[in-house]
Amino acid sequence: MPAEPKANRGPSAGPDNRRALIAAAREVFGEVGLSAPLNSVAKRAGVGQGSLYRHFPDRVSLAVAVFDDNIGSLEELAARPDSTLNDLFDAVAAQAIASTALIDLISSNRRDPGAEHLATRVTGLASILLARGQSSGLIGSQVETDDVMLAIAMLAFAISKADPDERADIQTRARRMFRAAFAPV
Amino acid sequence: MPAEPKANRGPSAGPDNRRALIAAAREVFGEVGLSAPLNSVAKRAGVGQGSLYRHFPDRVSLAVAVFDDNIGSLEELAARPDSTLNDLFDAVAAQAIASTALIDLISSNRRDPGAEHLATRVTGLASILLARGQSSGLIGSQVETDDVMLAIAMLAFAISKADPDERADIQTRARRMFRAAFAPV
DNA sequence: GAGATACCGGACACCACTGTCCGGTAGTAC
DNA sequence: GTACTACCGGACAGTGGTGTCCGGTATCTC
Repeated sequence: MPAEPKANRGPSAGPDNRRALIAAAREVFGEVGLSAPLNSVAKRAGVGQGSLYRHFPDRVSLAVAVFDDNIGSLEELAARPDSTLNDLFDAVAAQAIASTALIDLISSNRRDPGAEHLATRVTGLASILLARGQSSGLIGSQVETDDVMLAIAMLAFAISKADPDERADIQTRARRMFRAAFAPV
Repeated sequence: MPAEPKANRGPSAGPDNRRALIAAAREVFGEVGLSAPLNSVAKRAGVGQGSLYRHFPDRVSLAVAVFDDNIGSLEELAARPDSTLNDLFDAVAAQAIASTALIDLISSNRRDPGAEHLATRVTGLASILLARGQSSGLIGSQVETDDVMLAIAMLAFAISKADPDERADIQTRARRMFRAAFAPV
């Protein structure tokens, strides 16, 4: 029995399919990495390849949709008035541990408008939290936003490339190093 | 004219071919990255695919051969009695700028014995130079070899993923940050 | 000079992924 | 109930890269 003709929900399954694809992509990218076959995303979503490419013409646009709300949760964090730069580092580290794919997306598609936009949003957060830290005297005035972004990028790379069981240790060491580097003079 | 039958140097061209392959691979990996088609390496070396796979059964063994003497030059550096940890950072940065491939090799083949060996050699250097810096009072006693290795890895990642015209700036910032982080308390 | 040997080069078969295309089906209008 | 529309799913052809296999050639031996 060669797989009896699947139910076809006809028109107006659009939004459902889109959501299913994003959810499936989040799982698959998390497990396999950003270069996972898009095939397997469609399969996991229970959706045809056609629908996948109809909603997301290429891998990057799918990935951007997936990670849009990752960045969103960072923005929520920064919106809380008592959050600090250290919190941002920890949140980024947590996301890098959960899925390497966001880092890969941003680092290898710096030319893509969608991915670029995600990175820009993070920069905004960094600059807000940096200003907050400096005005409260926790962060040295010599520190610039680019320093913070470099630190975030370095941390994310290191974690995403490491063996899973080394990640906690890396996070600890990196936290210590950046604290020293960003301390007031 | 379908490319007249190439000259065939017969037996005993072995070492020549091997050297040509390594040189070609260094160029190609430098230009295209570690994932360059092995095909193109053979072509650049003016050698058949057969010979390539005869000398190097897989991509990693070729890359290890290429980068073996990159590490060698780091070892020479460390052997000079007046060299410091900062020199090592700069040398690593220079290599990352010259070719992203060494970083990719070490970071995505941590299981491969050949690649692992390269990484181990670097760790040895870091620990020597760290001890030297600490005994001369330039480096804080709280710093461990793993911290240095993390710093090296982070620097290398950041540089290898960045746009070429951002690399100098990254190097500068990273140097400043690590200097602060490793300073004596 | 002839035969044997060892090694070379590149054609080719294989594989995995991408992205398109079209027959089919649920929903909608009348 | 019927005809129409919009969208779905998956088959399939195209593409790019890997690694093997074998006919061919230079060197060596006698």
